[in-house]
Amino acid sequence: MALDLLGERQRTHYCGELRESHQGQTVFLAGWVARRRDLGSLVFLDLRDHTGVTQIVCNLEISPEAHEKAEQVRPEYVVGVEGEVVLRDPATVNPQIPTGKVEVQARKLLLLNESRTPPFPIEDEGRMAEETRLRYRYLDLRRSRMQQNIRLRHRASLTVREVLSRHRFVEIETPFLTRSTPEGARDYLVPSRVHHGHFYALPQSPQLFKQILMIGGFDRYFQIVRCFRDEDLRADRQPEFTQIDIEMAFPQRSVLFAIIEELMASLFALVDVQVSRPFPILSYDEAMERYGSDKPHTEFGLEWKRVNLPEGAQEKVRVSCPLKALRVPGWASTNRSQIDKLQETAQAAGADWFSAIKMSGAEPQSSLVKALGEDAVRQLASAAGAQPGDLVILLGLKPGQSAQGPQHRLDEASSEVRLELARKLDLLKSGGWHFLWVVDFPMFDYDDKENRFVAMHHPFTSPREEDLGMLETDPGGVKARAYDLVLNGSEIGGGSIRIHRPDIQRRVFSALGMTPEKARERFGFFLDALEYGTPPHGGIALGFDRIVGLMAGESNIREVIAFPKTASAVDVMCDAPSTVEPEQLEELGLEIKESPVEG
RNA sequence: GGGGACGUAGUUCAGCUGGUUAGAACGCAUGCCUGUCACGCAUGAGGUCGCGGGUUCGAGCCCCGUCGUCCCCGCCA
Repeated sequence: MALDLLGERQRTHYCGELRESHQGQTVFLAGWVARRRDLGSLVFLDLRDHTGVTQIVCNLEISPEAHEKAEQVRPEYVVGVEGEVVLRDPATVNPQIPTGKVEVQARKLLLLNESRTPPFPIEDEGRMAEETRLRYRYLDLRRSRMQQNIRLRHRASLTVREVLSRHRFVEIETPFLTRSTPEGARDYLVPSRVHHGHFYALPQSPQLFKQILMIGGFDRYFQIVRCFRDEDLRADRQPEFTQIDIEMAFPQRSVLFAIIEELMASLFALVDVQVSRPFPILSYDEAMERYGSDKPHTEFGLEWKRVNLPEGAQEKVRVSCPLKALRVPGWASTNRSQIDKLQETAQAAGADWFSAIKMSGAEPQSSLVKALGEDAVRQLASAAGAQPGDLVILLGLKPGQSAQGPQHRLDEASSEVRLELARKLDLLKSGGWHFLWVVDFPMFDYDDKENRFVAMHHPFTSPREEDLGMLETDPGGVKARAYDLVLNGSEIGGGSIRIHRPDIQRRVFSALGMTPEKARERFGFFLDALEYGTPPHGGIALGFDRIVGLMAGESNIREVIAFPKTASAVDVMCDAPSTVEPEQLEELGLEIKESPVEG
């Protein structure tokens, strides 16, 4: 097929722009053919770009050349059209598209490029196998959903730069080829050609660099930066993802929170969401107690309370006190199978003991009545705040399970039960935007497998000043000056006030079971830097993909990433990862260990 | 590493209790058509039922294994 050259022609309008006011103008449009409707000596083309669609008429009587070419055109061919904007006959107006009152009468049709038949329709927004979409991502990107999402992402990054620059933050790039830090996530490694046996690591986050920038006198830093973690994927996790990384010197938590809240308000204004400020602040302990989660969805009530079995009842029921109790308003009429499902959920998530009380009518209904008597059960229910017509759910642990681990299991179960109830009661759809700060995280988590404390956030997080004395005596009780930002039950950011004093940094390393030698080996450069006048500093990292995903109403961050990877970390479009030439391995001093052949 | 769902035409999917030649819609090709806009009409092409093995007279369907995709747990300082 003979193709035409674009030559000197320039697009005068986008395909979604023409209106009645353009009547009579000669225009030049360019784009992709979305559809062709061939009526013989009259051919209609729907010409598409990211702004919309304009109908092109190719009439044999008006331009035989244009009509001839229109006959050859197929979907996704790239064409340019020169012609006149004409009003459509009122009977043929298409009210479904913004350009529906006009059409372009083609004088010249330029065939700029052909296209193979696409494997899936571009116009149809129907569901499509993920793998097919990713394999032909260039076609998927043409679809309006991806056009909107990726362009929203662009506007979001502009907003980030605008808001933070206004607050005198400076965008500074940090290295991608850096040093492996064994704590935390698995690193992606890059072998060095110059130094055989040595590896760079791609950063899990620019944590140490941004702290060093504080030491270096850039008192307010930010970066929209790619981070890499070689861990298993999820709907909200990609092996490479983007953070809005922020750090400031001489920080007051309240100042940082206000800036981040302003940033969030500006971002969500892009999708016409008004964010109410300031965001509520909840301590970690309270979040776990009331919601069983450190990232609670606070849109709906359903809060847990601690209740104790009445005196004398403890011997009759094999459960440790206090219990966790949840009042479900007006749900006394629910059926057995619903309660059984909740019990299943609770026990799968780690609760040892489950019971329910129906407050229907005068007498409470519960399997506990037999063991405890009506009065005791009524007492329990009223401790949980139950009113007539309510259901009360009780969760507990086996007797003697008061340690941190089992309590954590109980919290986990209470969170799962709560979320399942919210789904059953259809409480998740109100469309609200509930931001929340969760603060005062524990400094350390006990790792049962490694038999030592590990940093809950990271080892550069400052303990609360009032807890410093407990670093050596009761590490489990030390709270960190760390905070997470939560939106509708999903964690969209986290940060902390950092340690700026070398003596405290040494004590934290030691609490983590790291010898001074080991600390020096891993973080020597950073410990050195800390010795040279480090200002108090702190910051936060926000999950940019997650935020844009929420703004776009997407439940999977792949929908806001142009070229994402599958759940097994494969790029199916370019087929990465791949094997490499033996010469490349040779140059790097690497040898591949063959995987053992299965007998 | 573990659990669940899925894998049939280019795409989305149907395919009963294992039984003749595996179907539909959309898309695609060819022809006709001057007011269509999900154009219409006519004709036609298009299948390694993911892959390998097994059971059976006979497997898209049953069994075992394997690969891939999605979701979840573990993991993600």
